[in-house]
Amino acid sequence: MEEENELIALRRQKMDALRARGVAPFGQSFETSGSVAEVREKFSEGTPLRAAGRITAHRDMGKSHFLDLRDATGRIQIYAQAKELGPEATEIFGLLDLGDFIGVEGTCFLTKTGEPTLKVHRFEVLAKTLRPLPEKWHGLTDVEACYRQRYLDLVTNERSREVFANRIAIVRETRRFMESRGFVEVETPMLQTVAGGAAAEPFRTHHKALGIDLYLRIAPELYLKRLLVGGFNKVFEVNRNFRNEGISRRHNPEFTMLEAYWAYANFEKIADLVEELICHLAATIIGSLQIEHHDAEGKVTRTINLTPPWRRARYRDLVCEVAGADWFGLTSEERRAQAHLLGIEIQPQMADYEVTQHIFEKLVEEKTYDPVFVTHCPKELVPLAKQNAEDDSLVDVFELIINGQEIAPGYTELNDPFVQRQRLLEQAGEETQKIDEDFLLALEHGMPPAGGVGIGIDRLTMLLTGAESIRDVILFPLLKPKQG
RNA sequence: GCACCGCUAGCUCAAUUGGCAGAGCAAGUGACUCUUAAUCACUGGGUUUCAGGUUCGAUUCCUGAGCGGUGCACCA
Repeated sequence: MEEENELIALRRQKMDALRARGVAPFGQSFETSGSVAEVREKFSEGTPLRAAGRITAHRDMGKSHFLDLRDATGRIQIYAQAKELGPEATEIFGLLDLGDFIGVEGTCFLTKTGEPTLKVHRFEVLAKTLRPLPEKWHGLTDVEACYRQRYLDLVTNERSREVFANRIAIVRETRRFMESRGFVEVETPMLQTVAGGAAAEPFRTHHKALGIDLYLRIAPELYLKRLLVGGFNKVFEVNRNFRNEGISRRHNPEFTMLEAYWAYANFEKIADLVEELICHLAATIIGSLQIEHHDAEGKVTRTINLTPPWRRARYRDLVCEVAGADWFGLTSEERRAQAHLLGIEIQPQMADYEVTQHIFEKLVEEKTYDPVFVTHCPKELVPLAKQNAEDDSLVDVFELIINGQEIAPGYTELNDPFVQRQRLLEQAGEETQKIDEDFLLALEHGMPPAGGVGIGIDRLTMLLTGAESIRDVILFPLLKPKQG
């Protein structure tokens, strides 16, 4: 990492020159009037204010200089004059570079173009930067560099700052909303002896003192349900799940999930809750229920309409809409032929319900942008939900689809310990060590009927911010380390 | 895991059929007291991701590797 080039060498020399003048290149605390955005809010001509940030532009007019000072909240122009600073400070000023952190004390004034500006009386060097910033106009565009060096992306790209500000707001507003509905936030184990609650491949680790293998959780579900057994009526958790599977535009090995359980409710009440939550987030954070996605040139590529009430449709009806009204009357062979006609590739070993599911994914899910709650799914697809009282081939669940993706599955939760054991056994097959006996024991002590839901916060953020890749909404997505 | 594509200065991008590797920003020097992608003049800056190969000559063609992107596969 000892790369040395002309640019870095020069900055080192400036750092040394600062030291030679008795200026610490990496300074101490600095009292400010607030963040850059707050300084702008407090701006009033003639008022003295103090601001700190990075220098991101320098317009040198000879005896006077205009600089942009920037932090994550915004930008403010500062104005420095040799006459005002005096000869000593002017010399130190000359040792500053783009990217350096400085703190300034100055008086508010408006330039003749009306730009709010701080006229600098005094400044302090807070941190010298040894490496140059990316180009000021295009910013950092190399996607790999944006992910590996997110700080540079954040410093130079307004769009990236906006996406992450929105993500932060989504998580904050989600917590507020859930609490306002009487849900309490809890923390359940990340390290689990049995990785339950989903059918994903877990990450494995080891506890030395106990001498046992542990798993990073793939879902918090079975612990949140234990809390229903313990008498909590409304619980939620917003935290990370870990799945040891492929990485793609829609998958990161660690991702954030809101999971919530509501005693005495069912999937329909949960659907209402989810609809209200997402509309609340869109209205308060994006400012509209019409979510526009744009391409690189800024043209609108898609508008998602979140105006409630959202469509609720049965799985069966949605499949018939795309595959023909008689789909479920067809024989196994006829269905495969029909799928082929529709341009869907079917592997010969697929079961009939998988053929239907494949049709559903390709022709319904991937083409559905406005929200749809898909209800009455076949039980094979969702083994942990309660069966429908009238038709036991169906389960009482919804799959919420927006933006061509599954955003949230919601269930009426299974609380019969016998049926639950049987389902878990079917799912585990030979691998009985995968059965969470402690959870089944809890169920035998009685879990109230309940509704539950999991919402992928990353995908929800993609939907609301128009990001095309999950890596664009995760500050530090997992990448292979660079070698050499 | 498979397929296709990409990798050139700190950053953003050029380089015709294989023929001296260029520009803008950033940097350095100089000019300029209201600029805001400031402007003007001059200057420096390269192991073309890496390792091989073909060739008089490779950023360019071939083989392999690394990392990334997209799609497929995987994924309740």
